[in-house]
Amino acid sequence: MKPEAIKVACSNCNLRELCMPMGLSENDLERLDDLVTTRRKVKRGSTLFSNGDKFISLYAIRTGFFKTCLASEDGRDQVTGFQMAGEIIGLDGIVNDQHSCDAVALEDAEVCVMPFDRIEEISREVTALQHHVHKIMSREIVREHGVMLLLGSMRAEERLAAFLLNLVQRLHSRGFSQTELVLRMTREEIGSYLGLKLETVSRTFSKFVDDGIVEVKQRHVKILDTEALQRMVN
Amino acid sequence: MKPEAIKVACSNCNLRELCMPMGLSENDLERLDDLVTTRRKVKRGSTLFSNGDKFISLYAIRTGFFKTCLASEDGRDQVTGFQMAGEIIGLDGIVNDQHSCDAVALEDAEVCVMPFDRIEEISREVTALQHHVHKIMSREIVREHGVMLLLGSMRAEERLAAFLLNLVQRLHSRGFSQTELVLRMTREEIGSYLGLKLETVSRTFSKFVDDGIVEVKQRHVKILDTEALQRMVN
DNA sequence: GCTTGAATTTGACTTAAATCAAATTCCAGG
DNA sequence: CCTGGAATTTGATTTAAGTCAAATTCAAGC
Repeated sequence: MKPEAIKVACSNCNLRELCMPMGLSENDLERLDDLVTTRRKVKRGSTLFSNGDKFISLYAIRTGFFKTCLASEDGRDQVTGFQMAGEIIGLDGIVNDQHSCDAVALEDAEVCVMPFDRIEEISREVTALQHHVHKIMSREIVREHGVMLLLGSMRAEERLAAFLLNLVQRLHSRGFSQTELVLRMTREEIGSYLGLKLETVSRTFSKFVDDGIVEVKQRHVKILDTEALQRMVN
Repeated sequence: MKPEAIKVACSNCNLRELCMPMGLSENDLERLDDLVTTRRKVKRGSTLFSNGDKFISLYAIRTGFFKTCLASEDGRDQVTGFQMAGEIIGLDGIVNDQHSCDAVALEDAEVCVMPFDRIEEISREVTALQHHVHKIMSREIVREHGVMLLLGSMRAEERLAAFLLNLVQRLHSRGFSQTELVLRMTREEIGSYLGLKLETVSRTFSKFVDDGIVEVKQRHVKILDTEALQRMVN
């Protein structure tokens, strides 16, 4: 079978245990297969959607890595999240029928385009999908609660520790190492997410290295002492 | 008609323009009337739900004022939001079938209890409700983005200005003054929400008073110069 | 393989907010 | 009406992170 003959379908996607089809029965899965109308490739550095764009679809990340960020008028910039394969992006657009942040690919990426009216339509018939969509949105709300705790009450070291642990945990559940990771974002982007300046992020990395907690070579990070990071966070 | 004879129904609730029934047709509204099974009174200082509680229902606030807060194990505490009449509370519980924060009444309150399985059931039939639920969740996500921007990149004065503007704006859309408000929460709770210590909140209030931007008598705040606050935020 | 601009690190210094402390004001309940 | 504990304000001092600056490393494109 030629590669392009493979049907764009959730039912034979290797991310189905993480992504939209999670928890759906074989039967329901078939109903889902006409949810994804198209795939879209996004080059590193370009945006999947921007603040103000009309909201039409949610996107499931197949490959690649994104950041979402809010740009306030006075040039302030806040990274609101980093998203990887299997995660759903675009939920911010539902309220006002337009996106309220930018989604930028930090490496070449491919997403599944899921028109939202189609999601709502299928949700009405497939209870499991309906519930799953609710869970995805609730999960995002809870994630953001965690970020608020981090930004509101943690010190620089605690923030970076929490950030690293969160990243490896998510990577690990995608089959990657529990201790090694490659950062897809700059120190400045990490800083923006964590409410720190890039110099502070850099210094904090250096401190972790001095303390023997991590090894850092550029964007390659090896965690030597996971427990030390966990103690810091909690 | 005796007061207790008034049917507990969205269709004759004076909050219907803000709350769950928003945007529903007369016809759909009837379907909504068996959504609210009961009302529940919550005394000032007591909790509507706590971290770890089984998630069963969303709650629509009829009267009163709530805070939601996250308590991390080491005693750190983060207020994640303040909620008033017409707002929906409990969305955090959907992902894991249990609540992940505490909802505490800051004044005597009454809420409409809406079993979530019932919401999902009616959503499948009433498209407008389905869409509205999605909007409510998306709105919460977008609100939290704003809080992240605030916590991540604003200075104390900007945070307090944004906080005050947000409160009066929400109060105004409920028919209250655009310039006067009564704070339902302590300086410490404001501080927790804004990522500041209570002394900083107090000092910042004092500075606003010195600058002639607001009048503050205890928890009574009168905004004298809304534009000054807006300039600060943006 | 060079080159050049971007990203990162590190140092010196400043600053906004935290911390510690004390005084004052305010209610809620007797 | 009085009283005691909580909430708030204000002052003095400390500190974590920001700012500014310079050196170094890296990686993408020629």
